[in-house]
Amino acid sequence: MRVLIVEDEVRLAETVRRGLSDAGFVVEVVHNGEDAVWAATEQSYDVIVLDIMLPKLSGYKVLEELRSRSVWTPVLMLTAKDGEYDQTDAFDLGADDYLTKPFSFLILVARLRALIRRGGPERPVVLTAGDLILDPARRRVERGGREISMTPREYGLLEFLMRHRGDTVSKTEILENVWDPAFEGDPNVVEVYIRYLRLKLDTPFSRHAIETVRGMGYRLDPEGG
Amino acid sequence: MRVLIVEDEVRLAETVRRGLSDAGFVVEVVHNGEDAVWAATEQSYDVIVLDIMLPKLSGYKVLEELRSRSVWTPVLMLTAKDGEYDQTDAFDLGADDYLTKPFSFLILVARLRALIRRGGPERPVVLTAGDLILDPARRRVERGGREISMTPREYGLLEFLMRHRGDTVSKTEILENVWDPAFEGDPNVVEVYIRYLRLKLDTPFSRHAIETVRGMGYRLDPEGG
DNA sequence: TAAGCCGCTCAGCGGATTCTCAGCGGCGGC
DNA sequence: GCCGCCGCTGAGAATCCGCTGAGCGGCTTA
Repeated sequence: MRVLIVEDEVRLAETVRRGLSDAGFVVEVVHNGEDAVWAATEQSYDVIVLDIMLPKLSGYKVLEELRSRSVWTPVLMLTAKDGEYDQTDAFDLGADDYLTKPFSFLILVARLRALIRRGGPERPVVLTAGDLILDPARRRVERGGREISMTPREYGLLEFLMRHRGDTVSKTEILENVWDPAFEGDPNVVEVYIRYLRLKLDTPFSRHAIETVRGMGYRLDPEGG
Repeated sequence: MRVLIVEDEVRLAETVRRGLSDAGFVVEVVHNGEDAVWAATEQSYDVIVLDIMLPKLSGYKVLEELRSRSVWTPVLMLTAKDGEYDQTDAFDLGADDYLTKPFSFLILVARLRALIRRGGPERPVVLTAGDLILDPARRRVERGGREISMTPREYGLLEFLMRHRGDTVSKTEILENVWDPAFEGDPNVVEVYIRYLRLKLDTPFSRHAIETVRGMGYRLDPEGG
């Protein structure tokens, strides 16, 4: 159980460090935001205790930076009751739990255990091709920051293409995987749906992500066109 | 001061019930794990006394289930000295305190009082989506500062959506998690209950928190609509 | 016992989605 | 440059899907 403590008050940090050690955690302490980002990125922790008031980089910035770097370790934030940021903020910022100072040490341990038990927010599996982003969990597609709505069939086709981005896939393969293995109808459907995708994904952005490979099938440009 | 006793030995349960009643607690007794989960989820208690050896569902499973359902009522666990689980485990499993059988009744009362005293801050995590707030511990929902009353089913559905806010969840997933894993009926119930939620949460506030993802399911806007 | 709430079912409506079809047009081979 | 294949396109028909209002039965409360 590895814990990273980010706390600038040296005495508090030391108290917590000793307590958590006794509770069986392996503890690392850093005293400012920059070190926190560095440590959390380079090392792997089960949970991070993050003070919100920090020199150099506020806890809130640290969290933002970590998430943007795809570090999904659960974070418990320490907030001051009367501080600039309150509890609501802590959650909005993506903290997984928070405690208001002063806090009971037993509670800290309990919360940390709870966080570790339930694990971090799952690492999002997102498919990308240039600025084209598909998030299977949310079933959302966006390009250039703009969300694009998809019908189920369109979405299925796009997901398939993105999972094979860079490869040329034949209409038959597409029909078998996106439609039905036993699909009987006209392969022209695929052409029709490719067109729908192009109208939504390429035309409005003057791009050309979906290429036609004559006689072969289609190919999604990994760079997004 | 409401206490839930989970204890399968009827005589012991009855003794404890009477004793705690005399000490001024309002006491409810169940005799197996399944009833315990149900009671603790449906009702609100200040503390739960949980025997670890139980028919149907062990105390350890009960605790796990409760925490996973966001019931954060403090739990005092009763362990047998020579049992399969010992004291160390009790804490690791998330119990807030434990007593080894046989125990002194006075000590039980003292510990319960202590647990209830520090009970408040133990409760973590309120789920939010914009100005929509759901407090699992109290089974309360409010929007824009106004409390919104919910039937159990409505509440269950909303909690599920909020735990997955941002994600698209299918009607099947919903049925399995909010209704019953073995639910057989018409998925249309979900549509109906989505409607109820919208009538309570969205319509009166001219918002649009619950989105329909055609062909897929529903999505709760993390921003609240 | 009556009234009310709750969970659930049902059937009809209307919009969204899927798929077919037929004509067009461009690319590539000769 | 011409021909034929292949893919593109626009329109329209059929189907699917979610929404809604009504209603029923069971359980609780007065």
